[in-house]
Amino acid sequence: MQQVALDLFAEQGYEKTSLREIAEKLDVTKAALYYHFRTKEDIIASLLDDLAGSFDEVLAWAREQDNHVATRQELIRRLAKLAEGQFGPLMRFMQENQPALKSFQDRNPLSSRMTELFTIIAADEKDPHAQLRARLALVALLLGNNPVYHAETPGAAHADVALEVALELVSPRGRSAGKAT
Amino acid sequence: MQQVALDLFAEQGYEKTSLREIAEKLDVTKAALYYHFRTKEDIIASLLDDLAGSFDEVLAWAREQDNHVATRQELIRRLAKLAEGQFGPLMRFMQENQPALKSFQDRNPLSSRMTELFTIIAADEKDPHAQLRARLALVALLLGNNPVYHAETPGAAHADVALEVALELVSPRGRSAGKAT
Amino acid sequence: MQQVALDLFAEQGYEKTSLREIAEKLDVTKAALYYHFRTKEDIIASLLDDLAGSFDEVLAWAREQDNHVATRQELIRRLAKLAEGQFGPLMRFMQENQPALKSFQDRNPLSSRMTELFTIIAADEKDPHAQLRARLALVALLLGNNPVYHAETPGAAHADVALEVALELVSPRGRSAGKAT
Amino acid sequence: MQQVALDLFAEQGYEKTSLREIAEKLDVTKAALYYHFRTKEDIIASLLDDLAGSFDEVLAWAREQDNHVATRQELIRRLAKLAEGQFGPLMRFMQENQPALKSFQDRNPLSSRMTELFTIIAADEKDPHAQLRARLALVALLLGNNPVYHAETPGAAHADVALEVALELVSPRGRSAGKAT
DNA sequence: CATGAATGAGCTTTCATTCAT
DNA sequence: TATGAATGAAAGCTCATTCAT
Repeated sequence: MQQVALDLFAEQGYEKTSLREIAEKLDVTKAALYYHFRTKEDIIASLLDDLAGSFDEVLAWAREQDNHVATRQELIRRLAKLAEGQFGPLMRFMQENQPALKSFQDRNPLSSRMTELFTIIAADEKDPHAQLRARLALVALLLGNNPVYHAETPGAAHADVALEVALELVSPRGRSAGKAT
Repeated sequence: MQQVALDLFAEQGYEKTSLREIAEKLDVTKAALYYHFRTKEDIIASLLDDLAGSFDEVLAWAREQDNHVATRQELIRRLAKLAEGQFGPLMRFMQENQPALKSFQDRNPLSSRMTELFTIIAADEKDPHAQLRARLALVALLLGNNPVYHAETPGAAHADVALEVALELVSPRGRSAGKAT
Repeated sequence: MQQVALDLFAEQGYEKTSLREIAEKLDVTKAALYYHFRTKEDIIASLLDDLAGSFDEVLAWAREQDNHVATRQELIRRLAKLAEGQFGPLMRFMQENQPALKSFQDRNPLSSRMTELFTIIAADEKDPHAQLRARLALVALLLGNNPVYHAETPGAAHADVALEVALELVSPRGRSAGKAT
Repeated sequence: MQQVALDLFAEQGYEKTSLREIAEKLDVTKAALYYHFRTKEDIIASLLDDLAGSFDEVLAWAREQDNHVATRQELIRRLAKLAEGQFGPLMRFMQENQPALKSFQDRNPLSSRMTELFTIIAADEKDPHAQLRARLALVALLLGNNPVYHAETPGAAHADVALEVALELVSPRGRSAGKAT
């Protein structure tokens, strides 16, 4: 169910996807959905919870390390794995449906984790440049793995490109960013 | 009308903003809106048309130049002006409400212009790294000028930060990006 | 104006034709229509008034005659002229948009005239057969002159066919109906 | 539901009858109607489908017979049964709301059946007189059974009158049409 | 004579949600 | 577990009509 719902949310957007559509694609009735999820928002919530779990793993690892360049680079690599894998669509959905998530506000389990993530990637610096670059690194992973742009440059190793650009953004300028993968 | 509508669209999202709300805020009836705009989508369309006009100016200038680093940097500076100014909210709206714009598809006057813009910024290179960086440069301008993040680091010169990071992204690596403004 | 309105009413129906459409086809504004007609119903009313005038002429003539078969046949011939001519569309409109006319009720200047007409055609008989035939004679004129059915049998002298069938309906059975025209 | 809707459609016309009215008369909400019918047009469509079924029975019988006078007369008798019975209101509705049905166009299951019916009644003749008479025979059944005209001549056996006039129209001229029923 | 701008009422339709079975 | 039937609320939109200019 979550998968089907996410597919539709990602394709058409949260607001434009009705429970009727989801139910029809699943060949069940709307009421059946309500047996599993208390509200429409709950469907997203459950998806976000899964992602939050993966973020927690990454964060737990990161907290154990000293915050070196290498640590941050490895952090980016782990996030890249998520963005390339099953969580890509969900993460892209989050980027493209921000108003829908705004109504979650504090119940969104991702907010705090994202904040912590960016702090680590920004090397705990208060420098707003670093903070902006941290955010952009994540956007790079999302845009770079977005199948929509694949048609334009077919055959390219999109995931690698995305990762390399993201690594640049978190690495000291004027130096090599290290090899991807 | 366009301004009020944009304010609400930007604040709550396109789908969550009803014509009733817009009308109420304007102290007119829904029917009055329909006198000026044939559909809800038309309201956005008229906003996008304005933005398309500004893009055209920038593009017209860019086409006249040889595509040097300096040209691209100046291009970014001009885009930054747009993102800092009256078009910031609209550009952010576009980024955050992509599903709503998807239904526009080919009628969206921005699509082709954005494509051309990215091509120029990517220095006509086929290299996907450059293309991704071009897109990220624009995102940098949008994120950096987003008032939502200003609360976190008050007092900073956000617009300058955004511009500097954007310039880095379009400048040859390993060198300074030049001073902003 | 009346002509354009009638064209649209006849083509799309009264309810499905908006004043906006009429105004657009006339290249004026809706408000301009309201200068000439107090309401939408008034437009029909003015059309019906014209038709009522023609009916009055026919009725005035009929009242002067003795009610013989020949009189009634001539009456039908005069009605046929109306149905073939400029009033055809209006009469067909009346037949096909009865609910729209129902709201006129007593203000419809045609009601009383039609009743009198049918009474004369039915030869003042109380016999319900004759009354039904009288009504059918008029329907024959309308159906027979309806361009919609012309495509099916092109080239036929539709008006003559309609008239002949109508004449049969008002003539004594078992006898010839007399030559048309 | 269909019955209540038809009652209102027949009384006030299709366009002037809102779903709110139908729902109120049924003591349910508008949304309940939409659970059973996908659109307002669908309500009529379902009614027409029922009538089409009855037409099919009549047509199936007619196709098995040789096309004699007696066949056509029996055909008219069977149609009379429909017009006197539950389908009378619907058939009258069709006659009086033709613009509403025009938007159905090809989805109207009655169009083709009516055409075949008229062809049979017209004895397969190309003679436009016969074709017009065939149509008028049906109109006779509708007008003759229309309760609106009953007030004028109370007590009469309207159904019989209608049938007799209809039979005349499909029988060779100059002869008796045979006794009704 | 005619328009631009607006309105109030109403429409068809859709949606998330509920609940007895 | 799931469904069929229904609901309340609201949405986008259209219409006939008005009126100051």
